[in-house]
Amino acid sequence: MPELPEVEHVVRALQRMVVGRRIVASDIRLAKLIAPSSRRAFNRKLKDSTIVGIGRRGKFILIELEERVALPHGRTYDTHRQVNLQKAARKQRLALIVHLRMTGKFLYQSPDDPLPRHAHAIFYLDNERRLVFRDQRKFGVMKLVPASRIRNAKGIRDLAPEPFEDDFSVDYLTETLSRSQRTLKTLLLDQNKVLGLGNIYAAEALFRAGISPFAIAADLSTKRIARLHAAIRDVLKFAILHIKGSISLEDGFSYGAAFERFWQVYDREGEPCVKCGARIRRERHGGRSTYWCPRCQRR
DNA sequence: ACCCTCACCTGCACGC
DNA sequence: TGCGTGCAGGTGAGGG
Repeated sequence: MPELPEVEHVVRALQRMVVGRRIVASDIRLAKLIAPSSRRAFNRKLKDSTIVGIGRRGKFILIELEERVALPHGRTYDTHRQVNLQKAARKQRLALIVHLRMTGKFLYQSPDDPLPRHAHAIFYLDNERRLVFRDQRKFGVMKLVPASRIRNAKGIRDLAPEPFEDDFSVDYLTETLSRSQRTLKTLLLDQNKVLGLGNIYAAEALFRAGISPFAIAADLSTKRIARLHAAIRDVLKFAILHIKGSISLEDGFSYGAAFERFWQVYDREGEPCVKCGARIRRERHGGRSTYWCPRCQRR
């Protein structure tokens, strides 16, 4: 489902709702969600951990956890001894890395709310509420790693720079494009080259930049690279601003009608271009639908 | 490193 | 009504 702007909104909602909460139990109902780890090990690690922060890297959601400290039991320690033990048993930081893929959603529920269909993971929180991960198509994935190893986790290690950080510069884009003979549409969907776009925003960014999705990356002029760079940031920023503020975890996430109107080419085959009136075209390219205006977007 | 197709799944909209 | 087809916001594997 989501591209970077939608993931950003999910992250913000999670920050508001679950940071500071302790996970009292978890229930993984779909083994492949956390494969190859075992559900038992997964649940054991999560139990009694505290959610200390929520972050994002590209389209990955990072749920930062602090493990409980398991003090040895069955014996009594004097104060002095306990203090030393706690120092030795430093709380482990973990990260639950989540990718929503196409249809993954989080819901924040009251105990009396009915569980939705396709609820594949349930996290019971210390305020009686629960965080539910639902995913109709079962493409979503979760992985638990020590916080120190987030950067090196598979899928995250090779990601391109965050689009709003300084290292996603015109120079970076110039360098990246110059080394590729692929079409722009394909390259923009490659998260290791340009981060955050999906099928919708790649089409929208190219439309804004006035460049054909079929242009070869390495052929772009300096001027067009600069336009594309600005368009990528603009389209992501615009989407983050215009995704409805009313989106809540209770509802899950969906594109509202008001939001869809902002798509200028995506899903508009045959409609007149908002800039020039030409008919928007659609073609399958690299296995996905590509939408563009044949007049505004030249190769 | 690239390209392509297929795979992973379920549900919805469409045409007959 | 049903049944078949194609399509969906993402990515990874496997073959060339």
